[in-house]
Amino acid sequence: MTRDDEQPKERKTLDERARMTELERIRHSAAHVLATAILRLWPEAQFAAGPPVENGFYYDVELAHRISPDDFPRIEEEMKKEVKANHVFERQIVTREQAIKDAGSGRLGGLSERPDNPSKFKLGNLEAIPQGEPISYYRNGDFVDLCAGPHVMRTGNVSAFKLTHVASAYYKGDERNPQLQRIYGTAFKNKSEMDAYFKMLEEAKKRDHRKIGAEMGLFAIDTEFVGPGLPLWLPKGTAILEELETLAKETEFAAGYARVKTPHIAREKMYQTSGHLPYYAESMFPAMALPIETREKIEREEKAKQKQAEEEAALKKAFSNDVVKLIAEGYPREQAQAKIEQLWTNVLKASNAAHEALMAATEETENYYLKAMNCPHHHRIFAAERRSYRDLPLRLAEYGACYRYEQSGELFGLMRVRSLNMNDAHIYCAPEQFAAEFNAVNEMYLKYFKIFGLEKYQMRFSTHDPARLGRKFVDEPELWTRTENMVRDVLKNSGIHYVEVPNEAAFYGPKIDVQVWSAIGREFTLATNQVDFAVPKRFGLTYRDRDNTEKTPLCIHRAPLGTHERFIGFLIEHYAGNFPLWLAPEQVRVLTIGEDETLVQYANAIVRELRDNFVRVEGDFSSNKINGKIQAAETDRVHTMLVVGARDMEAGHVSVRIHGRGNLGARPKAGVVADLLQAIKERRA
RNA sequence: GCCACGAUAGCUCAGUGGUAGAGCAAUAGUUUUGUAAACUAUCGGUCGUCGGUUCAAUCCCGACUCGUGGCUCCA
Repeated sequence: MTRDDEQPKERKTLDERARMTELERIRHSAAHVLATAILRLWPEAQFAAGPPVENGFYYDVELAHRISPDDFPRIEEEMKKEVKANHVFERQIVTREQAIKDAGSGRLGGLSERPDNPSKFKLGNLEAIPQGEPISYYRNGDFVDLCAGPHVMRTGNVSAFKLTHVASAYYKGDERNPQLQRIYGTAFKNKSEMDAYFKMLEEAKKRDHRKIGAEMGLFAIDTEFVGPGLPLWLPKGTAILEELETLAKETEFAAGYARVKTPHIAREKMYQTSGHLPYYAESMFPAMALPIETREKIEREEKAKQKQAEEEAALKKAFSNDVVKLIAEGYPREQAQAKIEQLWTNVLKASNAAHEALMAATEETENYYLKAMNCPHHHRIFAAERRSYRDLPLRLAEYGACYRYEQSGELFGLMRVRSLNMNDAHIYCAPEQFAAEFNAVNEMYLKYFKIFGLEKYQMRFSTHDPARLGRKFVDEPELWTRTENMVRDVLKNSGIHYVEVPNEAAFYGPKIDVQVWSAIGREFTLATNQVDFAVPKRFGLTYRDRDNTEKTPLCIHRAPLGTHERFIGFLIEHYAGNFPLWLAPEQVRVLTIGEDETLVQYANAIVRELRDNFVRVEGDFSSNKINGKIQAAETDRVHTMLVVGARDMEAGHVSVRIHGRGNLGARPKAGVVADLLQAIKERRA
């Protein structure tokens, strides 16, 4: 996930700054007010950058005192004073020499001059300003900051603000730079908008997939025995997971995909060839060193054994020759014995050396890796048979389990994990087939979004940066340009809304990430669609074309449902755990009013009928009061509750109650069952 | 990995320098029910782990583990 507004890779141009919205100006101004307040409390503080961000603003500060949320009230108190003073945000243009001088005297990002405490980060920021661009200060009261603006008119315009949290960040986002304290806050036009925001956050918190996942028994993360980032799918979560797989399998079957299945590990050669080891090694689990078991190794061992045998024979021969010689030379018995013992010791030494050499040959190991992606395995499936242009496009699909060694601090519920099941497929096609294939993939995305009622999404088209060819991106400038143009054309022609982001491509080609927004307002990359013009070539993948020559196919990597982990995490928040019938872990629960034997039989028959039709149904025939049973079913988020009492049984009815929608009244049993089956089949929302 | 904060029963949480409590859940009874919680009893914890301070540590200090919010990264 990238948020360009938070960590600008390149400086915003003055033009872009001028387009800042009113809310962004308020937030940016709030950052200056925050800096002013911090300086009142800690005059030695040094500031780096303080931009507006998606939900507020921050300012990076270097300060020996560790600011904690406990400090927020007094900082906010100082901020209020500054707001009340209603200072004008005054813009001033200065020369570079003047700015350097003011940074040196500690004036920038300060309330006054601080000769012993130069504004070192401001000096760094100053260097980033291109020659010829005007250098401006903004002043509010005593606080003067190097800043391109823009701001609101007066500090009094920053009326509704609140500090939210503190984090650490590296200066300019580079881990070689010093760590700063990043103080986050938010600001709004007025108090009521801010209250609405915090209310929304509160609501969002209730939808947190980790909380709902635990409540509903969908998944568990057993850090003690299994490990962090390695979720266990409990039966109810697995039910959702399998519904999604069924959906994918049906959709992909209809779209002409072929399903494959591949192992979870592969030899080092695989990832050397794919290029993942050089580019991606730190995201992979460390290698497993296994003894070499190949034919070459067996041959090598045979040779070593033979050599040892030969050496032993030679030693024996030399030894017996020596002994014969001793006898011939007529050594006295005592001398001969000592001499023979010495010769024998030499033989043993030589023999041991040969044996050790043999052992060393047998102990050679090679590295295997847990797969972090399925592509190389699929490439080898492509290579497993001779391919003709008639076989293309070849679409290989798999729900593949991958393992990525994400940094511990990155792990986050189901959203960032170390074991993941990808809705993966690779489409091998000829260049002239590319547009149609790529477009079909995009269409599939849209189809899925409709099923899940996802309305807010955005396609991010990530391209390469020519300056980083050969390092971040494979060094194939022409192929980059060509494939990027192809993708851009498809996007333009299909009319899909997209944004283009330079320098974010995969190392082997341009990609489209599909960003979706959860109800919590979190943005996630759910799905990805990548073009690969490099790796098929590295694997030597070819097909025989019409002109009877071997050609390398293009490869499209696509994962419309991303991973089970992230997608289900997202769906939990999207539906707040209230899944539609087809996805609900417990689709139906039959509740009896009382535990009369004939009634239980009637209820049990309904359970059996539904179960025979693959409906996930349970029965609650306990002696608890019906209100209590309903309460339990509602808190379990059972989609449909079928209440049966004596009245219903006599009429051949069931009383239908839908989670969140209440009692729908008694209806004929047969009709209700038929409706349920139909709704599940249609994956009705 | 880095910064900050946190960890008490299965869950939600209270609490104290003198080795712990509530509600829900679970279990066993009682109850025989009409659309969001019937009643009673019982069970349940080395207060994250390891070390230090102390006569005494769940509480104070330190390290570690894990989690949470961020940073870098990413599906």
